[in-house]
Amino acid sequence: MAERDRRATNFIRQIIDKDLAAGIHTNIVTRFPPEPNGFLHIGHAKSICLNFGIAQDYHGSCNLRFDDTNPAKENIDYVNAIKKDVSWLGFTWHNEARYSSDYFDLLYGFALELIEKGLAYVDFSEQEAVREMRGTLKQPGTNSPYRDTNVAENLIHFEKMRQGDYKEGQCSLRAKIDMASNFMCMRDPIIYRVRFVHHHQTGDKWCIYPMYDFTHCISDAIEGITHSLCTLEFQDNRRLYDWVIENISIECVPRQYEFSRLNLEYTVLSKRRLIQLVDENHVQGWDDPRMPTIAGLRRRGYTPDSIVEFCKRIGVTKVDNMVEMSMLEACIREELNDSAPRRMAVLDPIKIIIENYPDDKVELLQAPNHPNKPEMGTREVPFTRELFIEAEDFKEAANKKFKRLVIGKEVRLRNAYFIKAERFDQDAHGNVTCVYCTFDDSTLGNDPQDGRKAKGVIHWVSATKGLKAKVCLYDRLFTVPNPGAQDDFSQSINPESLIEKQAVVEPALMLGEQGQGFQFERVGYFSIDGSSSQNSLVFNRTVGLRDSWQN
RNA sequence: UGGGGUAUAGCCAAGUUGGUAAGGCAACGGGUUUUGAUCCCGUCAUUCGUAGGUUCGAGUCCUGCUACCCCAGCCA
Repeated sequence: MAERDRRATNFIRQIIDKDLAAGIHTNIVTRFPPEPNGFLHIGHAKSICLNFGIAQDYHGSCNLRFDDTNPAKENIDYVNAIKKDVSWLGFTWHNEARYSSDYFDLLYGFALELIEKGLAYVDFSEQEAVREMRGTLKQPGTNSPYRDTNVAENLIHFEKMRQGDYKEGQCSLRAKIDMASNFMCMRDPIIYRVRFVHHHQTGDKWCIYPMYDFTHCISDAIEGITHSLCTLEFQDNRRLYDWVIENISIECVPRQYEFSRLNLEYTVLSKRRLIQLVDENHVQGWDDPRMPTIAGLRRRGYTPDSIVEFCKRIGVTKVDNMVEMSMLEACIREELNDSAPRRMAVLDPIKIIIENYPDDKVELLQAPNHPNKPEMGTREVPFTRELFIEAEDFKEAANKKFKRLVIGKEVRLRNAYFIKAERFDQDAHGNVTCVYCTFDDSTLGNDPQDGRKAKGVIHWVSATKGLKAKVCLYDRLFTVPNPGAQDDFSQSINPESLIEKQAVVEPALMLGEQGQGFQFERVGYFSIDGSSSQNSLVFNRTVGLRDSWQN
């Protein structure tokens, strides 16, 4: 526990520690505020672990709040998917899920307050004009001709906006701040726009919708959020966040702190690009096992714990970062190495015939489910005269670094006997079609008395008792470490990100639930796909075994 | 001289009254092994973007410089 706490430390927790010590707060309240316009991804997991993790460790609470101020892009399916993913990761939000739209009435009231204070005005400038008047990064903007409209008139116009008397784009409500500010977001930001769009929560009640900068800070204040954590690109927006809170009548003063978003090598983590991958059918959906989404990782065979562990390991800072895939992979390997039952599966089968083994005999061998954990028990593996082994596990001849089957040499069949390769058949293309072997019946469960050593250990499946299965081998979705930096990232999609194998697996694999993880010995970790059934088994490779063998 | 941020190993990241560079991932040696896995043992920053300064002593303080990221949606 002590070690966990030390690992979890980061600059935000240190700020919280100080706030607590100074008596600024006695109870910590955070929130996770996704926009329901897409599925959650591993980058969101970082934010989820941060916000919910703080709530847990400080005995505070964390709200789930859908930031649903742009109904044109959002929908209820995403709301449901997000709830499912947060829950699956193992987190529980405080009370019911919230929506920014829950506060539309209050928000409207605060907008009125701003107008009454002379701090907001209805601007009828065209969108293009608004942009021109905003100035540039190095030049100040100019005031809108509508900036000095009196309060009474603004009140009338805003009311008409709400009633639907103005068209989309005809006008907007702007905060009156400073057109010369170095912070672009302070140059009279638009806080309400007209949108005749149906909203998944509020239906057709509204035709004006508040903007993020106006909504988020007030929502935080309403909910009593103490520490509002977001990503680095909102650093400038903090000035507006604070301005709004200072200029409306509200008690709570939440503080915003920014941390750097996660970047993962060989994938993309921006909502826009993930939507593109789905819409353009580069993947089969949001839960495609190649996707860095929570749903995709789940289907790939990642567990909640492994994702949470990953988030702990990467930490929270303000440094721009690019995390290696190996970091994520190490987390799931570590867990599955410990928990996954071992099985045997041959992905690229060639037949071997054990000539001195009886034709009709079937031996049910007991094989441990885990080599280092006898408490996990055993399962039966049928052994027969004809077996399949991995094509790459046989060579006619090889040097001694090749710890597999070679003509005239012996290997151990995992959990079974020593066999010796005698001769083989090949087809017209030179592909090995069958290897003829002999076995030593004294080698089950022990090495030969005469001290002979096997070249190595290979896995196998009975040719007559094994089951056919589809095995999906997933690789990185992109061929370059930072595809997001490319103009057209679809050009660098890895054509071999999915390879389907017609494999043969041991019968024990018939029993298993969807999502369950196994280690196929010497091959990798696999989980049962959602589409799998007893009649047609489908496995997804979660991650390969660590492989230090150099060819 | 727009503003806001960030620089510690290949990657992530500790380092907080200045006291002599944690840990993880990766990599590389060696041992164990009926998985080329796991496990075990060992190696991996004389140096903290850079140039100066203060100090007995600087990753931590001061000054200059450099590099990279973010900001000109009626997106979030």
